[in-house]
Amino acid sequence: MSFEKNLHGEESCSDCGLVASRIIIDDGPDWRNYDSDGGNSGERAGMPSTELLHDKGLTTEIDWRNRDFAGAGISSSTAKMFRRLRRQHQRTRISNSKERNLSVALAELQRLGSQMDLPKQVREQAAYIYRKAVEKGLVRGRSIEGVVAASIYAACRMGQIPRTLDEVGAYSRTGRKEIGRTFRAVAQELKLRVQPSNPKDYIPRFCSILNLPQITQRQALEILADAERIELTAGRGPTGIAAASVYLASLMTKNSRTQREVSEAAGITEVTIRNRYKELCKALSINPHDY
DNA sequence: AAGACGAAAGTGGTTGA
DNA sequence: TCAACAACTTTCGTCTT
Repeated sequence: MSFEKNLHGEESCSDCGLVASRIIIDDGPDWRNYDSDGGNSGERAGMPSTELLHDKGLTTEIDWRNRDFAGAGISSSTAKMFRRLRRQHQRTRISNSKERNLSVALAELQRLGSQMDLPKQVREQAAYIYRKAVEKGLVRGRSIEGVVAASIYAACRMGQIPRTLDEVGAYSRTGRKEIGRTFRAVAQELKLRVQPSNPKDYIPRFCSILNLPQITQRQALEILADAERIELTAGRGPTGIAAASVYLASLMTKNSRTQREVSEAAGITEVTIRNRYKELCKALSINPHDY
Protein backbone atom coordinates (compact mmCIF):
# COMPACT_ATOMS: atom_id res chain seq x y z
CA MET A 1 0.00 0.00 0.00
CA SER A 2 1.23 3.47 -0.74
CA PHE A 3 -0.14 6.67 0.61
CA GLU A 4 -0.36 10.11 -0.82
CA LYS A 5 -1.76 13.46 0.10
CA ASN A 6 -4.95 14.21 -1.67
CA LEU A 7 -6.25 17.61 -2.59
CA HIS A 8 -7.58 18.21 0.86
CA GLY A 9 -4.38 17.40 2.64
CA GLU A 10 -5.63 14.08 3.89
CA GLU A 11 -3.43 11.09 3.55
CA SER A 12 -5.19 8.46 1.53
CA CYS A 13 -4.26 5.14 0.03
CA SER A 14 -3.48 5.67 -3.64
CA ASP A 15 -4.96 2.28 -4.41
CA CYS A 16 -8.37 2.22 -2.88
CA GLY A 17 -8.86 5.78 -1.72
CA LEU A 18 -9.02 4.77 1.91
CA VAL A 19 -8.28 7.74 4.05
CA ALA A 20 -5.49 6.79 6.40
CA SER A 21 -4.95 9.84 8.53
CA ARG A 22 -8.53 10.63 9.26
CA ILE A 23 -8.85 12.73 12.34
CA ILE A 24 -10.39 10.72 15.11
CA ILE A 25 -12.83 13.39 16.12
CA ASP A 26 -15.26 13.74 13.29
CA ASP A 27 -16.64 17.18 13.75
CA GLY A 28 -19.14 16.55 11.02
CA PRO A 29 -20.39 18.84 8.32
CA ASP A 30 -20.38 22.56 8.60
CA TRP A 31 -22.64 23.31 5.71
CA ARG A 32 -23.37 26.94 5.43
CA ASN A 33 -26.67 28.15 4.14
CA TYR A 34 -25.97 29.70 0.76
CA ASP A 35 -29.39 31.04 0.03
CA SER A 36 -30.64 34.24 -1.47
CA ASP A 37 -29.18 36.12 1.44
CA GLY A 38 -25.75 35.38 0.11
CA GLY A 39 -24.78 33.04 2.89
CA ASN A 40 -24.38 35.73 5.48
CA SER A 41 -27.09 34.46 7.73
CA GLY A 42 -24.83 31.94 9.37
CA GLU A 43 -27.58 29.39 9.34
CA ARG A 44 -26.40 25.86 9.37
CA ALA A 45 -27.93 22.54 8.55
CA GLY A 46 -26.29 19.67 10.29
CA MET A 47 -27.11 16.66 12.34
CA PRO A 48 -30.43 17.02 14.09
CA SER A 49 -29.81 18.02 17.66
CA THR A 50 -33.08 18.81 19.30
CA GLU A 51 -31.59 19.34 22.72
CA LEU A 52 -29.50 22.16 21.49
CA LEU A 53 -32.44 23.74 19.77
CA HIS A 54 -34.49 23.55 22.90
CA ASP A 55 -31.74 24.99 25.00
CA LYS A 56 -31.49 27.89 22.66
CA GLY A 57 -35.22 28.36 22.77
CA LEU A 58 -35.55 28.04 19.06
CA THR A 59 -38.73 26.04 19.18
CA THR A 60 -41.77 28.10 19.90
CA GLU A 61 -45.43 27.41 20.27
CA ILE A 62 -48.13 29.98 20.13
CA ASP A 63 -51.45 29.03 21.61
CA TRP A 64 -54.42 29.48 19.31
CA ARG A 65 -56.58 30.89 22.12
CA ASN A 66 -56.66 34.61 22.58
CA ARG A 67 -56.11 34.48 26.30
CA ASP A 68 -53.34 35.74 28.47
CA PHE A 69 -51.39 33.63 30.95
CA ALA A 70 -54.19 33.89 33.47
CA GLY A 71 -56.90 32.88 31.03
CA ALA A 72 -58.38 36.33 30.77
CA GLY A 73 -59.36 37.88 27.47
CA ILE A 74 -56.99 40.22 25.68
CA SER A 75 -57.52 43.41 23.83
CA SER A 76 -58.39 43.40 20.15
CA SER A 77 -55.12 45.04 19.16
CA THR A 78 -53.15 42.41 21.04
CA ALA A 79 -55.24 39.70 19.43
CA LYS A 80 -54.45 41.21 16.05
CA MET A 81 -50.77 41.13 16.87
CA PHE A 82 -50.95 37.47 17.76
CA ARG A 83 -52.67 36.71 14.50
CA ARG A 84 -49.71 38.25 12.72
CA LEU A 85 -47.32 36.33 14.92
CA ARG A 86 -49.06 33.07 14.13
CA ARG A 87 -48.85 33.74 10.43
CA GLN A 88 -45.15 34.51 10.64
CA HIS A 89 -44.63 31.51 12.81
CA GLN A 90 -46.31 29.30 10.25
CA ARG A 91 -43.94 30.55 7.57
CA THR A 92 -41.02 29.80 9.82
CA ARG A 93 -42.28 26.28 10.35
CA ILE A 94 -42.49 25.66 6.64
CA SER A 95 -38.91 26.77 6.33
CA ASN A 96 -38.03 24.53 9.21
CA SER A 97 -39.57 21.52 7.57
CA LYS A 98 -37.40 22.06 4.54
CA GLU A 99 -34.44 22.40 6.78
CA ARG A 100 -35.44 19.24 8.57
CA ASN A 101 -35.75 17.39 5.30
CA LEU A 102 -32.34 18.51 4.19
CA SER A 103 -30.84 17.66 7.48
CA VAL A 104 -32.26 14.16 7.35
CA ALA A 105 -30.78 13.74 3.90
CA LEU A 106 -27.40 15.06 4.95
CA ALA A 107 -27.38 12.78 7.96
CA GLU A 108 -28.10 9.83 5.71
CA LEU A 109 -25.39 10.99 3.38
CA GLN A 110 -22.96 11.22 6.23
CA ARG A 111 -23.87 7.74 7.38
CA LEU A 112 -23.33 6.22 3.94
CA GLY A 113 -20.15 8.16 3.44
CA SER A 114 -18.63 6.96 6.64
CA GLN A 115 -19.74 3.36 6.24
CA MET A 116 -18.28 3.27 2.77
CA ASP A 117 -15.10 4.97 3.94
CA LEU A 118 -15.34 7.70 1.38
CA PRO A 119 -12.87 10.58 1.45
CA LYS A 120 -14.17 13.88 2.69
CA GLN A 121 -13.88 15.48 -0.68
CA VAL A 122 -16.24 12.95 -2.18
CA ARG A 123 -18.77 13.44 0.59
CA GLU A 124 -18.71 17.15 0.05
CA GLN A 125 -19.23 16.64 -3.62
CA ALA A 126 -22.13 14.30 -2.92
CA ALA A 127 -23.73 16.83 -0.59
CA TYR A 128 -23.31 19.51 -3.22
CA ILE A 129 -25.00 17.34 -5.80
CA TYR A 130 -27.84 16.57 -3.45
CA ARG A 131 -28.45 20.25 -2.77
CA LYS A 132 -28.53 20.95 -6.47
CA ALA A 133 -30.96 18.12 -6.94
CA VAL A 134 -33.23 19.58 -4.30
CA GLU A 135 -33.10 22.99 -5.94
CA LYS A 136 -34.17 21.46 -9.22
CA GLY A 137 -37.02 19.64 -7.53
CA LEU A 138 -35.65 16.26 -8.47
CA VAL A 139 -36.51 14.72 -5.14
CA ARG A 140 -40.20 15.02 -5.83
CA GLY A 141 -41.51 11.64 -6.85
CA ARG A 142 -38.35 9.95 -5.66
CA SER A 143 -37.18 8.82 -2.28
CA ILE A 144 -34.71 10.91 -0.35
CA GLU A 145 -32.61 7.82 0.19
CA GLY A 146 -32.52 7.14 -3.51
CA VAL A 147 -31.36 10.62 -4.37
CA VAL A 148 -28.76 10.53 -1.63
CA ALA A 149 -27.43 7.21 -2.89
CA ALA A 150 -27.37 8.50 -6.44
CA SER A 151 -25.48 11.60 -5.32
CA ILE A 152 -22.89 9.44 -3.64
CA TYR A 153 -22.57 7.20 -6.64
CA ALA A 154 -22.06 10.22 -8.88
CA ALA A 155 -19.56 11.82 -6.54
CA CYS A 156 -17.53 8.62 -6.39
CA ARG A 157 -17.32 8.43 -10.12
CA MET A 158 -16.38 12.05 -10.47
CA GLY A 159 -13.67 11.55 -7.88
CA GLN A 160 -12.16 8.67 -9.85
CA ILE A 161 -12.92 6.15 -7.14
CA PRO A 162 -16.02 4.59 -8.64
CA ARG A 163 -18.16 2.19 -6.67
CA THR A 164 -20.57 -0.15 -8.35
CA LEU A 165 -24.27 0.44 -8.10
CA ASP A 166 -24.55 -2.75 -6.09
CA GLU A 167 -22.02 -1.54 -3.55
CA VAL A 168 -23.87 1.68 -2.93
CA GLY A 169 -27.11 -0.25 -2.85
CA ALA A 170 -25.72 -2.56 -0.19
CA TYR A 171 -25.47 0.30 2.28
CA SER A 172 -28.52 2.22 1.20
CA ARG A 173 -31.98 0.84 1.66
CA THR A 174 -32.63 1.38 -2.01
CA GLY A 175 -31.72 -1.07 -4.70
CA ARG A 176 -29.36 -0.96 -7.61
CA LYS A 177 -32.13 -0.31 -10.09
CA GLU A 178 -33.49 2.73 -8.32
CA ILE A 179 -30.07 4.21 -7.73
CA GLY A 180 -29.19 3.75 -11.36
CA ARG A 181 -32.40 5.34 -12.55
CA THR A 182 -32.11 8.22 -10.16
CA PHE A 183 -28.47 8.74 -10.97
CA ARG A 184 -29.21 8.98 -14.66
CA ALA A 185 -31.97 11.48 -14.11
CA VAL A 186 -29.91 13.57 -11.73
CA ALA A 187 -26.82 13.53 -13.91
CA GLN A 188 -28.83 14.58 -16.88
CA GLU A 189 -30.82 17.31 -15.18
CA LEU A 190 -27.82 18.80 -13.44
CA LYS A 191 -25.63 18.32 -16.49
CA LEU A 192 -23.02 16.72 -14.34
CA ARG A 193 -19.76 16.12 -16.14
CA VAL A 194 -19.45 12.46 -15.37
CA GLN A 195 -17.00 10.83 -17.66
CA PRO A 196 -17.57 7.16 -18.39
CA SER A 197 -15.80 5.28 -15.67
CA ASN A 198 -12.43 3.86 -16.50
CA PRO A 199 -11.91 0.15 -15.84
CA LYS A 200 -8.51 0.83 -14.37
CA ASP A 201 -10.08 2.76 -11.54
CA TYR A 202 -11.67 -0.47 -10.34
CA ILE A 203 -8.65 -2.73 -10.46
CA PRO A 204 -6.84 -1.61 -7.31
CA ARG A 205 -9.98 -2.01 -5.26
CA PHE A 206 -10.87 -5.42 -6.67
CA CYS A 207 -7.34 -6.59 -5.97
CA SER A 208 -7.56 -5.22 -2.50
CA ILE A 209 -10.82 -7.01 -1.79
CA LEU A 210 -9.35 -10.25 -3.11
CA ASN A 211 -6.13 -9.85 -1.14
CA LEU A 212 -4.02 -10.01 -4.24
CA PRO A 213 -0.41 -8.88 -4.11
CA GLN A 214 0.96 -5.86 -5.86
CA ILE A 215 2.51 -7.87 -8.64
CA THR A 216 -0.84 -9.28 -9.63
CA GLN A 217 -2.36 -5.86 -9.65
CA ARG A 218 0.38 -4.56 -11.89
CA GLN A 219 -0.16 -7.51 -14.20
CA ALA A 220 -3.86 -6.76 -14.33
CA LEU A 221 -3.23 -3.14 -15.24
CA GLU A 222 -0.89 -4.28 -17.96
CA ILE A 223 -3.48 -6.60 -19.40
CA LEU A 224 -6.00 -3.84 -19.28
CA ALA A 225 -3.70 -1.45 -21.10
CA ASP A 226 -3.21 -4.01 -23.84
CA ALA A 227 -6.92 -4.57 -24.06
CA GLU A 228 -7.51 -0.89 -24.48
CA ARG A 229 -4.88 -0.65 -27.16
CA ILE A 230 -6.78 -3.04 -29.37
CA GLU A 231 -10.09 -1.46 -28.51
CA LEU A 232 -11.46 -4.48 -26.81
CA THR A 233 -13.02 -2.28 -24.18
CA ALA A 234 -15.41 -0.43 -26.46
CA GLY A 235 -19.01 -0.71 -25.48
CA ARG A 236 -18.41 -3.15 -22.65
CA GLY A 237 -19.13 -2.62 -19.03
CA PRO A 238 -16.01 -1.29 -17.34
CA THR A 239 -16.40 -3.56 -14.33
CA GLY A 240 -16.48 -6.63 -16.56
CA ILE A 241 -13.23 -5.69 -18.26
CA ALA A 242 -11.58 -4.88 -14.96
CA ALA A 243 -12.75 -8.10 -13.36
CA ALA A 244 -11.58 -10.24 -16.26
CA SER A 245 -8.18 -8.56 -16.19
CA VAL A 246 -7.88 -9.25 -12.50
CA TYR A 247 -8.95 -12.83 -12.94
CA LEU A 248 -6.49 -13.44 -15.73
CA ALA A 249 -3.72 -11.72 -13.84
CA SER A 250 -4.42 -13.87 -10.81
CA LEU A 251 -3.88 -16.98 -12.91
CA MET A 252 -0.74 -15.66 -14.55
CA THR A 253 0.89 -14.69 -11.30
CA LYS A 254 -0.10 -17.92 -9.56
CA ASN A 255 -2.35 -16.22 -7.10
CA SER A 256 -5.40 -17.84 -8.54
CA ARG A 257 -8.82 -16.75 -7.54
CA THR A 258 -11.92 -18.52 -8.73
CA GLN A 259 -14.27 -16.87 -11.14
CA ARG A 260 -16.83 -16.84 -8.41
CA GLU A 261 -14.59 -14.96 -6.03
CA VAL A 262 -13.71 -12.35 -8.59
CA SER A 263 -17.29 -12.01 -9.70
CA GLU A 264 -18.39 -11.37 -6.14
CA ALA A 265 -15.69 -8.79 -5.58
CA ALA A 266 -16.60 -7.01 -8.76
CA GLY A 267 -20.35 -7.30 -8.41
CA ILE A 268 -20.91 -8.98 -11.74
CA THR A 269 -21.62 -12.54 -12.81
CA GLU A 270 -19.20 -15.29 -13.63
CA VAL A 271 -20.63 -15.45 -17.11
CA THR A 272 -19.55 -11.93 -17.92
CA ILE A 273 -16.09 -12.57 -16.55
CA ARG A 274 -15.87 -15.68 -18.70
CA ASN A 275 -16.85 -13.80 -21.81
CA ARG A 276 -14.40 -10.96 -21.27
CA TYR A 277 -11.72 -13.39 -20.19
CA LYS A 278 -12.18 -15.49 -23.28
CA GLU A 279 -11.96 -12.43 -25.47
CA LEU A 280 -8.85 -11.27 -23.69
CA CYS A 281 -7.10 -14.60 -24.15
CA LYS A 282 -7.90 -14.73 -27.81
CA ALA A 283 -7.09 -11.13 -28.61
CA LEU A 284 -3.85 -11.07 -26.67
CA SER A 285 -2.81 -14.60 -27.66
CA ILE A 286 -2.56 -15.70 -24.08
CA ASN A 287 -2.94 -19.30 -23.12
CA PRO A 288 -3.91 -19.43 -19.46
CA HIS A 289 -2.76 -23.02 -19.18
CA ASP A 290 0.80 -21.95 -19.67
CA TYR A 291 0.82 -20.49 -16.22
C1' DA B 1 -17.45 -31.92 -4.89
C1' DA B 2 -16.04 -27.70 -6.81
C1' DG B 3 -14.79 -25.03 -10.51
C1' DA B 4 -15.05 -23.94 -15.37
C1' DC B 5 -17.72 -23.74 -19.46
C1' DG B 6 -21.49 -22.55 -22.52
C1' DA B 7 -26.40 -22.40 -24.22
C1' DA B 8 -30.75 -20.19 -23.85
C1' DA B 9 -34.11 -17.14 -22.19
C1' DG B 10 -34.95 -12.79 -19.71
C1' DT B 11 -34.00 -7.79 -18.19
C1' DG B 12 -33.15 -2.89 -18.67
C1' DG B 13 -31.11 0.73 -21.27
C1' DT B 14 -29.71 2.82 -25.70
C1' DT B 15 -30.43 3.98 -30.42
C1' DG B 16 -32.39 5.11 -34.70
C1' DA B 17 -36.33 5.58 -37.66
C1' DT C 1 -42.75 6.95 -29.57
C1' DC C 2 -41.64 2.40 -30.53
C1' DA C 3 -39.10 -1.51 -32.05
C1' DA C 4 -34.58 -3.44 -32.84
C1' DC C 5 -30.33 -4.18 -30.58
C1' DA C 6 -26.21 -5.04 -27.59
C1' DA C 7 -24.60 -5.95 -23.05
C1' DC C 8 -25.42 -8.23 -19.03
C1' DT C 9 -27.88 -11.54 -15.88
C1' DT C 10 -30.13 -15.79 -14.54
C1' DT C 11 -30.55 -20.41 -14.81
C1' DC C 12 -29.19 -24.79 -15.72
C1' DG C 13 -26.86 -28.79 -17.67
C1' DT C 14 -22.26 -30.68 -18.87
C1' DC C 15 -17.41 -31.29 -18.60
C1' DT C 16 -12.93 -31.20 -16.10
C1' DT C 17 -9.86 -31.44 -12.19
